[in-house]
Amino acid sequence: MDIKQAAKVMKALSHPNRLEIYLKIVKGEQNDFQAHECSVGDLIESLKIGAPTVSHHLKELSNAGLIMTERQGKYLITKPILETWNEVKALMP
Amino acid sequence: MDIKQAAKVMKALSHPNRLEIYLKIVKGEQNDFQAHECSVGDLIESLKIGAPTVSHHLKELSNAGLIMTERQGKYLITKPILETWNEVKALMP
DNA sequence: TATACAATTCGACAACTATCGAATTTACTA
DNA sequence: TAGTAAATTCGATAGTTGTCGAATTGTATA
Repeated sequence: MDIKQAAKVMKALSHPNRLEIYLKIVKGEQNDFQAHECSVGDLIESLKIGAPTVSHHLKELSNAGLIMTERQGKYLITKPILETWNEVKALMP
Repeated sequence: MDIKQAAKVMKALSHPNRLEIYLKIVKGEQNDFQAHECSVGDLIESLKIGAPTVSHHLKELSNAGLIMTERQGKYLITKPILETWNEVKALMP
């Protein structure tokens, strides 16, 4: 992981709503979450922002390599890619 | 450290030049650097950006609580505040 | 098949930001 | 006290982005 890429990851986490989404996804995985527990709809509910915005944020997190998304029926499954954050940590003090 | 503040720290580190400046300052401290080794002028030299921009970036890092700056004669002393990054790490996976 | 629900895409807009050149301040020194 | 060098401030500009409403796509089910 070089500086440029690390900065991209930081950027993905540099907005409060997006950081909260990421942490929810990480926590969801720890708790062995079910399919709908971290869907777009649930994030809309808990963050009070619109569906288009949540979609946008998820794509940003995805582009930064922080999460994976997969459609399962009507809903969207989200999973953290913890390795990415670990690589950032390795670069930092 | 709450999510909002952590996002602010991430934002300060979300630009490649600023992340590089921060890492240089951290590394400088580890190497027991002398006064002028991490001055604005040196950062201009190694990053190829203008003095006003470096000044701006240093202020951003300072506002986020990531570094301290102190004028020493003609030059500027910079020091990392490692505790801030540690608190971000504590919030993250 | 038609309806309802979940999510994405599109277009737009206001707010923010990285950068620079010019001017200014601060501090050393000849 | 000039003159020089380091750093900051100011004003401007081009580019980015978070958000929304409207329209669209995808999926399940009555």
